[in-house]
Amino acid sequence: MAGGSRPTMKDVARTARVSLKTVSRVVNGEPTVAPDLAARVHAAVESLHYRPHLGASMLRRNDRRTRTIGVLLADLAGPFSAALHRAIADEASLRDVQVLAGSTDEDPHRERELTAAFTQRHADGLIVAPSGPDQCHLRSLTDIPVVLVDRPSPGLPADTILATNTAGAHDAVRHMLARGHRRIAFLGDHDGVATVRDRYRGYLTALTDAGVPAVEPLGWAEATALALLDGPTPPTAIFTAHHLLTIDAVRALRLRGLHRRIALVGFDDFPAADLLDPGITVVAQDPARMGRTAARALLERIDGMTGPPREFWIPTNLIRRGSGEIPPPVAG
Amino acid sequence: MAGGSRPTMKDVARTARVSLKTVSRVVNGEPTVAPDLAARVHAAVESLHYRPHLGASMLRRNDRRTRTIGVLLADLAGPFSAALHRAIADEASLRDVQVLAGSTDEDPHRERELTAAFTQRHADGLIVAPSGPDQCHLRSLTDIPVVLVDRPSPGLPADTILATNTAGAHDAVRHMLARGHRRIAFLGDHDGVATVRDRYRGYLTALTDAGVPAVEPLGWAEATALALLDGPTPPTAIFTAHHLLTIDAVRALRLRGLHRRIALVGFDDFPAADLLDPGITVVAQDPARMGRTAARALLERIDGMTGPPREFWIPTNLIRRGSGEIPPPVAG
DNA sequence: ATGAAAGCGCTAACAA
DNA sequence: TTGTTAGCGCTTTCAT
Repeated sequence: MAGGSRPTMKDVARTARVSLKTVSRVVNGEPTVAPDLAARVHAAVESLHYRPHLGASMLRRNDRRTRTIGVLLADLAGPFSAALHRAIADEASLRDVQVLAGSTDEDPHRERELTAAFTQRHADGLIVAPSGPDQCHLRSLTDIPVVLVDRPSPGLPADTILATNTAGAHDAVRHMLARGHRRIAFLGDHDGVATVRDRYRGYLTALTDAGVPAVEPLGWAEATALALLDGPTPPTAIFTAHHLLTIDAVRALRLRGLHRRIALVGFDDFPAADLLDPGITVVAQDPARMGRTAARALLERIDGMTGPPREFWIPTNLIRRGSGEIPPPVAG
Repeated sequence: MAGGSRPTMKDVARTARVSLKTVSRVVNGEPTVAPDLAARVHAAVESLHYRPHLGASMLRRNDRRTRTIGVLLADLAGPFSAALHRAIADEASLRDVQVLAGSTDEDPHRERELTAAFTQRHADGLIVAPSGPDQCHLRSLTDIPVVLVDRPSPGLPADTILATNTAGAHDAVRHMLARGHRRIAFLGDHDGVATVRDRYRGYLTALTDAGVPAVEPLGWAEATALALLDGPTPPTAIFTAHHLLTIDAVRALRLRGLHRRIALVGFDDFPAADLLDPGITVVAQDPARMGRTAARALLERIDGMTGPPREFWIPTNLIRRGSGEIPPPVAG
C-alpha cells in the first residue's frame, strides 16, 4: 500500500551506466543501439521494475497520442451499452489503446461533463451515443475525432454507426402481417429518441405497404400496455420499440392471461428472452459488431484518415421464438 | 475532423496579457488573484476554448495524481461486471476521477497486460476481480493501492469487497430444507473460483446442520443438469452456484417438464428472472453497492489512508419468486 | 552509434 | 498580489 516512487529513465540510465537517451532508444525499440548496451539497459529495466511514463512521453512526442479514447454511453450497466463498451474496449486493446467510459443517463449536461473530463485527460478520440438533439459541445471539439454510435446527430459531420432500425422494425411488422394480423400496435414514444422514431417509421411503412391502418401509438409504461389491452378494440399483435417496453408488454400480457393469444415482437434482444413461455420473438441488434465497427472507425480517424463522414449500417436479425408467430384469432 | 492544436496556458496568458503563472492560479482556483485580472483570464479561456492539460499538470504537481483509476473485471458485457463497473465509474466520477476498464475473461495473462497498460498510464489505483489464484503481479505493484472485489486473493494485503457468498448459499439451502426438501443438489464446480467454493461451503454446512446428506456435486453444463434429473435418484431441489448455471438448470427442467415439480434457487439475480414461470427464486448480490464500496475504499487509500487491509462484506438477499418455494413431492 | 541540450504544458519554490 | 525560474519524465534536435 505504501511504496516507493517509480524509477525513471534517469535511474535506469545510472544503473546501466549509459546515457538517458540510450535508455529511451532501447525502450522505444530503436535499432541503432549496440547489443551490449541494450542488454545492460534491459537488465536495469528488469531489476528496477521500470515502466515508461506514457504521460510524459506523450507530452514531448510529436504525434501527441495518449493511446486512450473516451466512450460515452447511456447506461454502462444495461445490456446494450455494456456489450457495446466491451466490444470497443476489446478492439481498442488489440491496438494497445485503452478506454475511459462513463454513463450519460441521456442527460446532455452529464454528457458535457464527461466530455470535458475525457478531453482534459487528452483522449485521442471519442465514441458517443448522443443524448438529446443538441451536440454542439461535440462540434466544438475540433482537435480530436468523434464517432457516433447507436444514434445519429444530424449536422454533426462525424462517422456514425447505426443499426438498421427502420428496416428491422419493418421486418418485424411484416412478419406479423404475413401471419394474418391486421391490428398491430406500436408501443413506444415515437416523438422520443431518434432510434425509436426510426423504428416507428419502419412500423408505419410496413403497415402502409400492406394497406393496413396503424393502431394509435402509445407511450412508455406498463399501465399503457394494459390500457391498450383493456381498450375497446385491443390489437391482435404488438410491436415494442425497445427491450424495456418488451418486458413491460410481457408483464401486461401475463396479467391479462393473453400471452398465448396476442402476438409480440420486440426490438432489442434481452437475456432470457428464449426462456420465457412463449419465447419472445425479437429484432436483435448486434452491439458487439457495432462496437467493433465504431472502434475501428475512430482509430482510423485518429490515424489521420480524412474524407467525408461515413455511415456504417449494422444489420438487425429477426429471431423467431414463438411470441411473434402467434396467429390472429380465426376470423370473427 | 481535422482541426487545430489546443491552446496552452501560454496562449491564454498572451491573450489575457498576464503572466503564465497568473493563468495557472486562476485555472486552479487560487484565491490570490485580483478580480480584474481573473476576469481577463476567464475571458481568454472562453474565447480560446482553453482546457487544462491534466497530464502535464500531473507531471509537475506534487501529489502526482492522474485522477484516473483502472478497473479489471471478468466480463464488462456481463450483467454482474457491468453493474459493478457502472457503480465504480459513477462513484469515482463524483470525485472527478475517471475509470479505465478492461475484461480479463478470467485469463491471468490478460490481467497482466491490462495491469501494465493502466500502470503505464499512471492510474492512481486499481480495482480488480482477480482471475486465478496467483496475483503476484499485483503484489509487485507497490506504488499504487489495489482493491479486490468479488473475489479474495489470499496473501495479497489489499482491501477486499466480497458478497456474503457462504451465508447466502446457506440461506438458500435452509430455505428449501424448511420446505421439507431432503435431496438437494448443488450445481457448480466446487473446485473452481473462490466464490463458488464459498457457496459450496454454505450449501454443505446448511445440510450438515440439518443432518441431511449432500447429493454429489456436479459440473457446469446443461448436459450435467440433465444427467442429474435423469439419474436413478433425482433431487427434489437444486441450488445453482451462479446465474449461467441457473439458466442451464431452467432449460433442463423445462426439457423434462419438471420446472413446476422440482425446486430451484440460484445464486445471482438475472434480468427477467421474475418473468419466468415460475419466477426464479435467487440469492441476489448487490453489485452496485459492491462497486460503490470498492470505489470509496480505493479512493480513501489513494488519499493516503493507511492501516491493515479491510474486508467489506456486502449482504446477499434471498428473493422468493416461486421456484424456490415448490414443496417436495408428498412422502412416498 | 552515443550523448548533450532544449523543451513539451504545467506547477513549486522563490523573488519582487 | 504578481512574475520569474527551474524542472517533472520524456523525446526531439543536433552534435560528436
